[in-house]
Amino acid sequence: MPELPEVETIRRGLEALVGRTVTEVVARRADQLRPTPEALLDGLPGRAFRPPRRYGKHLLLDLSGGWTLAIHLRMTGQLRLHRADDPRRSHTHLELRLDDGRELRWRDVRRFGWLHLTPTDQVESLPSMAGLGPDALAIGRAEFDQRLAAARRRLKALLLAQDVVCGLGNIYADEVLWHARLHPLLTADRLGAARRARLYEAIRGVLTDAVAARGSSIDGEYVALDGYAGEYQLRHAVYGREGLPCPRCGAAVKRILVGARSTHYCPDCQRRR
DNA sequence: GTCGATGTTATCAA
DNA sequence: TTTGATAACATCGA
Repeated sequence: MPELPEVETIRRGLEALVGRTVTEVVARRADQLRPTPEALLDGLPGRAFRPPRRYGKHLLLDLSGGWTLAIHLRMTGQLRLHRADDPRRSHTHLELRLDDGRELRWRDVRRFGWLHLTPTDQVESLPSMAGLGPDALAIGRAEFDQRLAAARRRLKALLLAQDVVCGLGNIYADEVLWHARLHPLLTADRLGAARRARLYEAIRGVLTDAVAARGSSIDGEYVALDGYAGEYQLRHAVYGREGLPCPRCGAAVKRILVGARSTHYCPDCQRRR
């Protein structure tokens, strides 16, 4: 569930750690630590946080000495900042003690996420970074058009794949297509200039608004670094709203499967033609 | 107790 | 080239 707006919200929270040093690392489970658990246990203590970066859904925590802790939260990964004596929740797999008495804790119920310590100049070569397209909030109109014209995929699949633009997941792909008034099964290379423009602007608009709202929290899964929920879920037009009225025209929101992913859209506003 | 579904993505087959 | 099936894992609800 953490997509670009949620990861960006966490990144902004992590800016408060700039200058703090890791004093101790406790690994409760080892299977998400890359390249090896020992690399993190040995390599993190003594390093200080520099300004954190984000690329798509990847969080890049640059550290002193030319190292970077790259993190992907996948489905249920969580980063929270705690006082050292706060009770530890279940599924907390890694704790970074800091020199101000606080702790950065990694939780991940389903354990699909990972943390990878790598030299900063090799971040781009990480397996999951190598094939990514430009970040969805950084790509320019001209390059977006180019990439769209070269893609024969259906729009929903295209927005979910991270190789054209990266950062969107199932929630924001559906919301973006609703704002752009485009049917999820439309083929990318068949869009004219007007519809490409609508899609580009919808991506920027939805993601910018969602970042401002500090992301979407559903079933309490995603929370920010401080534990607070986001608020953008209150403004979802179609995601999770099957059968409810479209906020624009009142028609009942439909839910279909596109490549095994649930897809929500308005059958009236988002015409296929 | 069982089945199916859940925000992500890598991999393999068609 | 693109899609679909499958798998990684745990939890929840029907």
